Amino acid sequence: MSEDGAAKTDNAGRGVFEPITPSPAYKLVADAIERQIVSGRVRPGDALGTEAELVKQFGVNRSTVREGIRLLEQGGLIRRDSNRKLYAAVPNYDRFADDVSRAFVLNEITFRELWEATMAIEIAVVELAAERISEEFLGKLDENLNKSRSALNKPSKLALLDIEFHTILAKAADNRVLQFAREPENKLFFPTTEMLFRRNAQAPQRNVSAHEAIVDALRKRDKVNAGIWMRRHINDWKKGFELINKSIDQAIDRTYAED
Amino acid sequence: MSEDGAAKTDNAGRGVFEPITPSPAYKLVADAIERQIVSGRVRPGDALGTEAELVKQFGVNRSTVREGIRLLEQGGLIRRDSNRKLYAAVPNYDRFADDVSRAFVLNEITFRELWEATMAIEIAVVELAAERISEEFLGKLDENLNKSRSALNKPSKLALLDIEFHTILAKAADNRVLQFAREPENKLFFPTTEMLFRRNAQAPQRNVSAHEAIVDALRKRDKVNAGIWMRRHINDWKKGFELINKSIDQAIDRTYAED
DNA sequence: ACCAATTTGTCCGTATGTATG
DNA sequence: TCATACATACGGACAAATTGG
Repeated sequence: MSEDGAAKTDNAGRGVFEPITPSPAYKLVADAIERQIVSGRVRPGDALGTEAELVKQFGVNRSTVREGIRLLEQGGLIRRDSNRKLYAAVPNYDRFADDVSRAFVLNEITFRELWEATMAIEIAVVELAAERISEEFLGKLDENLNKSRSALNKPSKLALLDIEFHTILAKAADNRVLQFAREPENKLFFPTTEMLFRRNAQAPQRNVSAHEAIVDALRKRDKVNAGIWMRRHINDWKKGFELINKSIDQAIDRTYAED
Repeated sequence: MSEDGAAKTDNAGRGVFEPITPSPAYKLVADAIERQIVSGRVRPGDALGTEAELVKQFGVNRSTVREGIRLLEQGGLIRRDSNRKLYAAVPNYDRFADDVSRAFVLNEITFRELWEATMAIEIAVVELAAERISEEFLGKLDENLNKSRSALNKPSKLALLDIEFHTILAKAADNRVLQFAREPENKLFFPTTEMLFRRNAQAPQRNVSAHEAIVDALRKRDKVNAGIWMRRHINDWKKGFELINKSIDQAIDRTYAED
């Protein structure tokens, strides 16, 4: 909360000069390339020239160019196809899902925080899906239900199918912002859901039954009941959690951060 | 959609060997450091040794170490204090907000997608806030209201205060997952909100009135009315948008990606 | 299928500016 | 003040992989 750095040359206070903040050359290189891509002057898919060419254009050493490239590489603005040439790229938003999830864990987010967000997001997703789901996605949900019914006694597989179910739903809702917002659920709920299936004999059947009721409501375009069942479904998760564990206010296990 | 690369040495099909995917040394360096931090063997704040030391430990060249460091630098797992030594760090989740917002814009997310997500998130936020808001945050909201009332004819300032209002609310709700999920609203709605205030004479007053009603409900711990007013408030934004613009299904302006 | 040019990955040595004690 | 340590940046070099005949 406190910002108390840079007290050394800051005393002049008023004046006509902007505070000067020197950036290392490799960062300037990265920023320059980034601007070209974000502004659209370099289109995604365009080859970005070889390192030697960039060296000539920027007038810096190749090592410096390479360090700049590494900065962008991590952010997804640069792609390498076959380990070779560099291409400009538009970062896919869910490339950040892993990083965000990991940051959540390292910042000791609680199950409660994740669960509350899940409740809001999943209900919104299912209500939107009720408005606009296509036959194609209804078919995918049916298929998921079939597989789930055959996996009632396979906790790990069923937990994966649970993730798949909600992922299909989010796609059917046709909203990429919500799709991204729910990514941490996928990454962080899984191990707990699996354990929950393993320890609570009724949990698998309840899970599949809720999914069935949701699909049923979606097929009827019944937004209200879809929402009601989703709420029950998410509530069930919490109840199951409290049944086998101490408190939902504990932080998510740090081991979940290790992929 | 088609995956047809790597047909050269792939013909063996079945076998006991894992497909081998060579990683460059600089990436191995980054991964190694990352694992130490994520696993907790290196604690946040710990100095990470000098480049020379890392060179000795990894047995690679200085340039290689530096490239690896750049990869981590962008992800926030590494911090440099005064331009000097490297420290391990826990990435703050909202350091990714800018990247995600930019990715949304570059992927041509529509206002509808953002708005639908906002509706879900803000209602959840205000309902949680109604349960647990402290006097301190109520005071901050009051202060925000006062400033807003004096800024009714300053569109830019009022738009900033609108962001502040919702940010305070999210903090009062005490849920960091929702707090992060709503970050793109801050980044991406602002220019449009400002324009909306500028072009629609009634919009500023409607905005502040809704905020007042929300604070009033929060003070009474009235979850239902807080939710109702928030819904109206978010709906108002869409109505205002449609009043001055063509369609909410258009992509968010690319220029918003340029900070 | 082979060859030559290009390009990346990696390494070495060195110079410079700056922060620390 | 001065010496040391360290990050930044540069130039040159070579091997391996890729590309394009």
